[in-house]
Amino acid sequence: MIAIMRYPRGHKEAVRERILASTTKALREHGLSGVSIPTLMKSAGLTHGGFYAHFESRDDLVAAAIKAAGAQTADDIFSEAHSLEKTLRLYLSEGHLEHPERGCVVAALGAEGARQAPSVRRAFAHVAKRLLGLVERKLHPRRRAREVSEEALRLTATMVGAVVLGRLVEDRALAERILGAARRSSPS
Amino acid sequence: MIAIMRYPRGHKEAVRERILASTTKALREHGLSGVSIPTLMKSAGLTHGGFYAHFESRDDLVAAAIKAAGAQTADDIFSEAHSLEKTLRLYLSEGHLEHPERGCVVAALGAEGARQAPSVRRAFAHVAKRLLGLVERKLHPRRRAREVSEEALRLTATMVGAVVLGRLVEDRALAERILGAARRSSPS
Amino acid sequence: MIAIMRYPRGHKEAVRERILASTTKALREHGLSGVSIPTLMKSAGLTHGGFYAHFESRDDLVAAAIKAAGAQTADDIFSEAHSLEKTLRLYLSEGHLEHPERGCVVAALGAEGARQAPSVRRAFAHVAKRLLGLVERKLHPRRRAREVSEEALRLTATMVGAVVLGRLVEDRALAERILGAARRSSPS
Amino acid sequence: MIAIMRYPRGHKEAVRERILASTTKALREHGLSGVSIPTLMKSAGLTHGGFYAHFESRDDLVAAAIKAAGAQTADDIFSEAHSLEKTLRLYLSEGHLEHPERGCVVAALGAEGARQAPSVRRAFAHVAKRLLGLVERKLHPRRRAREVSEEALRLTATMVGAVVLGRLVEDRALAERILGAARRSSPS
DNA sequence: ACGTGCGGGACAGCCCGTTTGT
DNA sequence: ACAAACGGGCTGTCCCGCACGT
Repeated sequence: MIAIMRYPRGHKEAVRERILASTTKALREHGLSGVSIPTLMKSAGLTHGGFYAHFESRDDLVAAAIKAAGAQTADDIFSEAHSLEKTLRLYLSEGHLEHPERGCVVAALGAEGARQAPSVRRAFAHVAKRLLGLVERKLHPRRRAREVSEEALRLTATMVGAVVLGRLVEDRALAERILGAARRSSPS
Repeated sequence: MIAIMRYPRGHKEAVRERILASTTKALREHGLSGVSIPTLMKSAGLTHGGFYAHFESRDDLVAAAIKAAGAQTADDIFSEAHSLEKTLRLYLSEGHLEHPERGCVVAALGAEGARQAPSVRRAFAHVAKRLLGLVERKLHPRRRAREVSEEALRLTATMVGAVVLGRLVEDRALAERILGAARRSSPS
Repeated sequence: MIAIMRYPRGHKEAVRERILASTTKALREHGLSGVSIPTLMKSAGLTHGGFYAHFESRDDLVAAAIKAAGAQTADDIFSEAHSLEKTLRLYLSEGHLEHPERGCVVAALGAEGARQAPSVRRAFAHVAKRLLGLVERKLHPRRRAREVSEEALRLTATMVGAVVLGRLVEDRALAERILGAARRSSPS
Repeated sequence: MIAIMRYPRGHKEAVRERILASTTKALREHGLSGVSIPTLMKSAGLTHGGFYAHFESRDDLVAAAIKAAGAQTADDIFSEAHSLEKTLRLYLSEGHLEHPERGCVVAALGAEGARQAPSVRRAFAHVAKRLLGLVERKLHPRRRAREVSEEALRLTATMVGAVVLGRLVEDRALAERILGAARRSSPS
């Protein structure tokens, strides 16, 4: 039934990555409690029986997936190659609103994150701090301060809040206005 | 239709309110999927069997609880009696961070809201819009515009985002700095 | 698909008995490790979800089923109405050999019983002692000794052993000769 | 065919025997379903991966182990050197009751045997018949009848039944009385 | 020959949402 | 209004059998 491709090399890694990739998307799309191990494994082309060969527990996977999603967002939206304007345009876009599965994990799951097991919480905290740091770098590329500037803190909050609100209002025009307002909030 | 009333008049309504009150708190504290009917009914002093005498379904209750929580927040934090400054101080306070069960439902559940059944989504959208309207009223008490101003949109996004981020970072000092940055973002 | 007959009265008892009845048979037919909760519940017309409303654990069910099977055998084969000869004819018959699911639980599961959890072991010990007592009563209807007579102990051992061996030899003629030898071992 | 022998000649056979030896004991101690390939291999100082180099399947191993256990019992308890009395004393002893792992496989697993796959069933039948033959030889050393005598059939049944019952009753004194009764049942 | 890895399947125990009947 | 009870799902665990690499 399933393509016979047992384990071509010692490539546990490949399978682990496949599960992780499914999870990073599913998590942002369906929420932390909307993903189950059976579902996840199925979408990776496996059954749930083998899961514990790859991860210690559900939380272990979730924590890894949160970090992976954060890294992906860092690359996609906050890439060093992008200007601040471009980053804002990407983050505060309708595409981001409509495709949480490829977007920022803080905006997608933020509120839920604070209620998870410690290991998952730590992953979220890590990603959130990284996000703040990336915004800081865009705002002040030169500065090497130990602390994130107030401007960066505020801008990040606005970005996250705009996406959360935009997804909530069920009103395309209003959502677009919220994004627009946030885009124009940069001090620059 | 007219059955024998074995319980005092208004009893049903009283019970309904008690369930609703439990739910508005539990929901913000434990999340949309962290709340079960058995738990809720128990904390209202009942068994879970009787639930369907009061609500059509779990979603029906959740939708009602979201709206009730929104109304409560409107009264507590966005009361007409409060100045904009006081509202900001209340919303962007450590107390709010640490007590989601008494705080803003959008900040507590925002991301999850967008993934719920239509009836629940609508409740969230309603609350979110109301929140925007309340901020607008604080910013421009006189104005009677049909649309919420860009300033209100942005300020609301910042407020919501600040609370989401603040709860996530697991770092009290940083959280406080995020709140502070948001507090000082008002155009006033 | 399944006959809708949800829970006609408040009769939890009826369902419990149905599960128990399935189990007493399945246990003797497939062994202690050959019965699973899903299988059992299915054969009682239910799904595994409701199981724990009726029994505390698998062992709880198994222990109850052992006792029930013992009681059934006591009634069917060791009935007060039967003479010793009739009891021997019934116990040491080909029918008993071929239908473990309706036969003596000690002969069907004996060896396994000694390896189970304490609660299950106790049930087995109870049934085994009862079996010894019943044989004693058949042998010495008048006697009211506190201890089972040596004759009864030996006869019971022979009966149990004959059925165990008879089921094992895979040779109908030999099995019948074993049963016959045991039948003629009564001291009477 | 002629491969490089990296292991000493006869190594494979030695390992096979080691696995078999572990299994004959574990099987009688924990039952047919209480023994897993990983456990077995571990107790033979190996990991489960190499198992299929030595046996075709679990059932293949189990069948071989049953036969080996039977042969061992034949040597230990039914040795030609022992008198009938000695054999009875050994078989019907507390030591046998308490150490199934070194005792008769029919008494230890009998009931389970009849429910196994054909190859395992055959092994059990073989051992059971051999056991009957050995008892016959003890009873009638001279006789060369084609069939096992009724006395032997009955005595064997009594012996097996006594051990099964003795292990089940959870009452040391009673168990000893059952064994004693069986010991004194010899026609001699 | 042997170890490591890994996939599919099953199970126990648990919890939840909903319905039926009282 | 309430309580029992049922169906379904999930997590963590184990096991068997096989495919690799050594």
